Amino acid sequence: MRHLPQRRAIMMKKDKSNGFSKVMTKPKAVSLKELAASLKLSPTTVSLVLNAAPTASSIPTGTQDRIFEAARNLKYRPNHIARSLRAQRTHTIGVLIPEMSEGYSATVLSGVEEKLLEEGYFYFVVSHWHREALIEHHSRFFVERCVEGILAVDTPQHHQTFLPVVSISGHDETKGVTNIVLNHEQAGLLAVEHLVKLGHKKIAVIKGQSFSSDTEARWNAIRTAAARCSIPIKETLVAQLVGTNPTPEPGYVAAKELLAAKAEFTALLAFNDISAIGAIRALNESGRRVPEDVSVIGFDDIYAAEFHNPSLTTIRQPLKEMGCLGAEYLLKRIRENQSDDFPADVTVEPELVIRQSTAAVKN
Amino acid sequence: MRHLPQRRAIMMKKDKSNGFSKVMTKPKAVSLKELAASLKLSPTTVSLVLNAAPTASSIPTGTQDRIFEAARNLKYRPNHIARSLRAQRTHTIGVLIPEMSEGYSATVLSGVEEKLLEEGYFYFVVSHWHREALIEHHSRFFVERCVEGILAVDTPQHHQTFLPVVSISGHDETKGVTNIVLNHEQAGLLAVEHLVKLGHKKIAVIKGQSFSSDTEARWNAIRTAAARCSIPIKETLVAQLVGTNPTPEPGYVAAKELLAAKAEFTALLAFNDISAIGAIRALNESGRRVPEDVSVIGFDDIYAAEFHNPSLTTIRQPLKEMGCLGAEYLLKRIRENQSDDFPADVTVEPELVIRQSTAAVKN
DNA sequence: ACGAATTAGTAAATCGTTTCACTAAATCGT
DNA sequence: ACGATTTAGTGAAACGATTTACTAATTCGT
Repeated sequence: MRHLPQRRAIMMKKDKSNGFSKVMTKPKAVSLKELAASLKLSPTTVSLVLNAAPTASSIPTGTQDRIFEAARNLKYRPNHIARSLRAQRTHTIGVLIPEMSEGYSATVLSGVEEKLLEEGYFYFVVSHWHREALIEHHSRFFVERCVEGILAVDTPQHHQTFLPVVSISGHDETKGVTNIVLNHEQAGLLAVEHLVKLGHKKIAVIKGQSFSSDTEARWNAIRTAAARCSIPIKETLVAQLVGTNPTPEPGYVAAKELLAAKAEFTALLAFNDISAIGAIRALNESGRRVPEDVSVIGFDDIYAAEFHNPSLTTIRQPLKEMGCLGAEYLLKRIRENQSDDFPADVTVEPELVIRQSTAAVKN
Repeated sequence: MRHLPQRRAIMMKKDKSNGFSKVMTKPKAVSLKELAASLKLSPTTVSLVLNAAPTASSIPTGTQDRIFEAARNLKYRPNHIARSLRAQRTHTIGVLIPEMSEGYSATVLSGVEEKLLEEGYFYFVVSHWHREALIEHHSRFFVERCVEGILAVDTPQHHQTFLPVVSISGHDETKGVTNIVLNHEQAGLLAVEHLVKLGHKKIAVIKGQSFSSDTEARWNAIRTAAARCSIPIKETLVAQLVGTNPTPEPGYVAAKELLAAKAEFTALLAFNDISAIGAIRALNESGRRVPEDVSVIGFDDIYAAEFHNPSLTTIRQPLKEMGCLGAEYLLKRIRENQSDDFPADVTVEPELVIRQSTAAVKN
C-alpha cells in the first residue's frame, strides 16, 4: 500500500510535467523589446533593420546580421496587431456574401483569396442572407475591425461608408464604387442565339429572385436579345425564383409553375445553373426529357454544371476571375485612394459552354 | 533644380484638394479621446461607462446618459485593433481548409460562421491545397495575426503551435487537439448494410485520396462492415481517388479503372458524393444504368446529392453541425485554456439517406 | 587641423484602448 | 463632529510596434 501512492505520485508528476509541456508552457511570442534586449540594442535599431528601413543603411552589416540571426533564433514575428495600430493599416479586407453556397460564392471567394494572399492581405467573410439589417450590421463591424476596404459579392444597395468598396455582380450605383460585372447583353445574346440556332421559338424564362442583383440585368438582356431575334418572350412563359433557399428547389418550383400554366415551350432559360438543375428535375417529373423534349440552358457554369446529368449547357461567368479582379481593384483603390479616376465598371465576358442539356428542336 | 521641388509641391496640393473633396472627407472615425474631450470627461470615465465596468457604478446616471448619447451622436465605435492590443484578445480565429469550392468546405464553414458570429468572433480562412508547406506558412501567419485558436477542416497532421486547435475530420493525433469526427464505423455499417439488404454481393469501393484525412477511417469502416456481413471486399474491386482536383473528375477516373479491370460488381461505394457523381458518369458512359445495373452510394450529402440525376443515396455527415461543433469546442478551449480535460474526440452520427441511386440487385 | 558629413545608434512620442492606483469632495453612522 | 465610506471621477502605465528627432563618435575634405 505504501508503494502504491508513491508510484501514483510519481506517475502524477510525470503526467503533470507531461501535460504541462503539452498544454503549453505558453511560449509567449517574443516581442521586439525582448529581442532588442537580448541583443543589447534598442528596439528602434532592431525595428529599422528588420524592416529594411532606409535609415538602417548606416547600421553595419555585422550588426544587421546579428539582428537577423537573433530574430531567427528567437523566432521573432512582429505582432501584427501592434503594427496595425501604429501604422493604421490592417492589411485586412471584409467580404460580404449572401451565403456560403457551394457554387457561386465559394468560387468567387477562391479567386479573392488567391489574389489577397498574394498581396499579403487577409479577409473576413460574412453572410448576410439577403437581409438588409445584416448587411448594415456587418459593415459596421468591418469598420470597427479596421478593414481597409469592403468587397461586396452579389450584394445590392450597399450602405454608404467611407471605405473603398468594390462590388462583384452588385450593380451598385453609388458613386465611387467599382463594379465587376458580366457583359450581360452579350450573355443574353449568346444564350438566346444558341437556342434560336437550334430552332427554338417558344422559349420560357426563369427570372432570378427579386433581391438578386443580377436579376434585372439578365432579364433585360434576355428580353432584348429575344426581341432582336424576333422571338419575343411571352408573358405566360416567364416565372420567377422565390425565396432564399440556395438549393435547386426554387428552380424546381418555378418550372412547375411554368408547366402548370400549360403554355407550350421547347426551351427554358434558367436564371442560373442551380435553378436549371431544379427545373430539369421538374421537367423530368412531368414526363419531359431534357434535351429531347425541352432544352435547358443555365448561367454561371458552376462545378456541378459539367457533371450533372444531363450536363448543362450554360453561359459561363468567369467567377474565380471576377473574384480576382474584385480583389485587385479593391487593393488598387486602397493603395491609391487619393486619386479619383477609378472605373465605375469593369466588365468581364461570358462564354457559351455547350453541353448536353440543349438540342435541336423536334419538328 | 531648385524650382522642381516647389512646382511639385504646388501640383501636389492641387491634386490633394481635388482628391480630398471627392474621396469624401474621410470622416475619420472618432476616438475615445475625442469623445471624452467633447464631454469634458476623461477617457477613463467614458471607457468605464461604455463598457459597463463594475467601477462605473459610482458614475451617476445623468453622466452615464450623457456619455451614451454623445457616443451615439458621434457614432463612436471602439477601435478593435487598439482594444485587441491592450486586452491581448483579438476575437478572431483562423480556419484552415483544403480549398474553397466544393460542397464540403463551404457547408462546414457556414456552420463555423454561424457559431462564431453568434459569439462575436470573426475568422480568417485560408486554403492550403493539401500542401504541407502552405499549412505551415499559414499557421505562422495566424500566430502573427494573433488569432486565438485554429480550426483545421479536413486537414491532417497539423504542425504544433501553442494555440488551441480543433480539427474537423482531421484525425489529428496530436495531444491536446480536439477532433470532431463522424462515427465512421456506424457510417460504414449503414452503407454496407443498405447494399446488402438490397441483395448486393459484389461491391466495389472507391477509396479517398491518400492525403484526405477521412480516407483511412472510412476504408477501415467499410472493410470491417463488409467482413461482418460476410461480403469481403475483393482487392480487384477497389480503386482510389488520385489528384487534388476538387471536381467529380477523380471519381470518374477511378470508376473507369474499375470498369477496365473487368471484375463484375453490382454496387459501388464511393468515397464521397462528388466522386459518386463522377463515377455515375463513367458508368453511364460504359452503358450501365444507375441504379438498374449498378447501385451507387455516396458520402456526405452535399447539396448536389439531392438534385443530381439520379438523386444520390448517401451517408449523410452533418457538415454544418460539425462546423458549429468545431467552433463551439474551439471557443470553449479558448475560454478555459487553463483546464486540461477537453475531449480528444467529439463524435457525430451519420445518417443513411436513401434516394434513387441504389436499388435491389437484379436476379 | 577644423568644420562638415557620415556612422551607429538611442529616447520618446504615437496609434486607441483598458485598467490600476489614486484623489477630492460629499455623505453617513454614531 | 469626526472618521469611514461612498461618490465621482482622474492620471498614467500598459499593449507592441513604428518613426521622428535627436546625440555622440568617427571619418573626410581641404
